[in-house]
Amino acid sequence: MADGISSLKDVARAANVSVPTASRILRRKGIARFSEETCERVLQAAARLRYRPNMLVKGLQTGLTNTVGVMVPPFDSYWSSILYGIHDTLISLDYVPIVLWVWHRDDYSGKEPFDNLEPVHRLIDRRIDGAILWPPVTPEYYGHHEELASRNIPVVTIDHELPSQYGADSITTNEELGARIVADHLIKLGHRRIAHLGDVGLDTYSWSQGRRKYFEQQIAKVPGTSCIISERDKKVDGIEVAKKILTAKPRPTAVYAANDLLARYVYLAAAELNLRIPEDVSVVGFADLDFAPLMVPPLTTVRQKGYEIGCKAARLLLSRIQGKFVESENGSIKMDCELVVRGSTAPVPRNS
Amino acid sequence: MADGISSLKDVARAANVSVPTASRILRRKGIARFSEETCERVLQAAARLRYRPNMLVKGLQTGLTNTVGVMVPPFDSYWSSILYGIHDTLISLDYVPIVLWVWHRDDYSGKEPFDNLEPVHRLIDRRIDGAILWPPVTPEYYGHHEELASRNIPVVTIDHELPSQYGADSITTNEELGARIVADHLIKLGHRRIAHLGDVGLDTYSWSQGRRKYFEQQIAKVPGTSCIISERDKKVDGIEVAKKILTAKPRPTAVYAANDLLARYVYLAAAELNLRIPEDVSVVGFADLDFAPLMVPPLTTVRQKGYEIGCKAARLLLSRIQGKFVESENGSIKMDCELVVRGSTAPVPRNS
DNA sequence: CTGTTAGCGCATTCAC
DNA sequence: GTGAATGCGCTAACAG
Repeated sequence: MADGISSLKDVARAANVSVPTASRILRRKGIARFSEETCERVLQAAARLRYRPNMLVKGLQTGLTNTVGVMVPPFDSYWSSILYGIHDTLISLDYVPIVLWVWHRDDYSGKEPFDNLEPVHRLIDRRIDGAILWPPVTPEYYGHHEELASRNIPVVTIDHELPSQYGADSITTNEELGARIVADHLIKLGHRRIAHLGDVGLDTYSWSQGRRKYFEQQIAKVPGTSCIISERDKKVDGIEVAKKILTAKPRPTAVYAANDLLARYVYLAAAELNLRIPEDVSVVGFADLDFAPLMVPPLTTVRQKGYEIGCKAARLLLSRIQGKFVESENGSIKMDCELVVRGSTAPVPRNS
Repeated sequence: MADGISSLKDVARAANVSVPTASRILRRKGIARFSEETCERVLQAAARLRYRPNMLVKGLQTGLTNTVGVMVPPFDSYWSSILYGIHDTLISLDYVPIVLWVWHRDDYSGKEPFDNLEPVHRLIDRRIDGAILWPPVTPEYYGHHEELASRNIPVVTIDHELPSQYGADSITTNEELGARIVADHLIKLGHRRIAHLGDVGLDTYSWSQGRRKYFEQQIAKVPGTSCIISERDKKVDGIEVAKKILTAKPRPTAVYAANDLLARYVYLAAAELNLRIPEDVSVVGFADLDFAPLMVPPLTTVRQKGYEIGCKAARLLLSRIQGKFVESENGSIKMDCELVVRGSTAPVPRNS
């Protein structure tokens, strides 16, 4: 009325029935037991008044709002597709997401306090049925998970497995596979001195750790092959680190960057040093972000299945919510990934 | 309790007061009139039980949910920044967005029925306080706006002005300004035969219309200058249209593409035709999407202020919601934009 | 076949 | 200073 949405009461009145009757007919619950004519009256009244159910009330009563909280980092095309996957799956099952972008102002460097529970509270106050989280991995952040877990709100994390005490499901890219296909590719091309450029704070991002660890393992398998590990420092520009790698003596013949953004730093450093890619150094990235094919030369990289990850995350969450698997053991899905070979990798030059 | 969130009743009981008392103290309303000690008890109980207010109830009672619906097209970096702007502004004012991505599976070609009201209903059923919409412009779509307008839900549209009957506010890029700066730039470089490549279905997107119309006007002001208009056809690949432009006799010396994606088609067509950019043709885009600086050569384009647009859209909406300007006239904000000159434009070659 | 009663969690009167 | 009563819009349990 006041706000332009007629209530069930209005419908009932217009159809000359009681409120519960209207309710039951509109939700076709036990509808069989009503007279044709009554049903008609109610249905028509509802249509005429353009009745819409109030999900707030439904939430109040059933404790379920068909709403899911999503906390993600800033966009890159990987996270965009994850969001699409989440969105589509939720929508198809009659849920909606409330997406909160956390810390997109800074470079995740911790300027915003990690223990700020305000975003989770926003979601909890709206009684979300569950949450999909990108968990910054520093322990201080675990307050968020405490908060959700202690309220029995199901959680699925993407790209990080939480300690089991939080009882969250997770979905991550199969980093071991990724490491293997990159290593195989480079080894096959003849590379033996390979550098790995990791992301800022190896302890901060678990995927960064995994990416490096598994890669080292793979490389270690091949005799005569060495793996130089560097990581982008919080304070130092990525390009500086990349330059350090490329000026090492002897220079590595290939650089595997833990993600496409880091690969870009390698490109920039190479340009400054007058090194050609891939003639002088091969470069491999990770993620296959949208700009990867546009780089010059186009970047060889590992494609993560963002959309599918999003879909699975949502499906996982909803089956938790709907109690489809109440088993206490939490699920942990690994998605596969694939190498996209483009122009930034080539056989090792002879004189190296 | 059952779902892990204690209610006000729990707090009241724990603090040995009545529910209304707890309510008032926690919302510090008329708090002055309570004894220090009672306040303490309530506050402590709330903290201990980790009480969180139930916004569903608040919504039920006040009619306001502090939730805003957002319907946007698929991501590109322009829309990403718009979303950021919306998000940040909403958050800072204690609202949250429910973002629905419409039609991102296809190329807006109308495969999904335009009259599908299901997404709006999802939002309405959750009693959003207002909505920010990217309005596909075909008239069939106006059902969405009917639906919202007739329920007195404030609406702000981005990049399109709705017929005034819908009473929506809008915020768009100042297309006239954009056209002027592009025209000025090209004219100054000596270009006289300039092609404009518009987006599919000139009638479908109002910004596309504006972009073309204003550009023609600007060009018309300079004697001896001609403007060739093309548009990407729904059925034809963009690259084909671009090729047609570049093989026209006499060939235009510059192409102004209505957005950066179209500019990419021009690049591809030029490559196929062995034309160099900018030596043989200059190219200008629109939007300054994230890949524009990465193109080879980097694209000269018009930067739209996505983030600011998002912020203003949200602020506009919230002031409507909060009744800050009840005047019936609807607001229409135009954002300015600026030319980013990069490597894809150059003075006209002599022999042209 | 349909209406009455109660209650979800809370805020807003109004009383004591 | 504080508690009891009422109602938001709706559903579920119980009466007829």
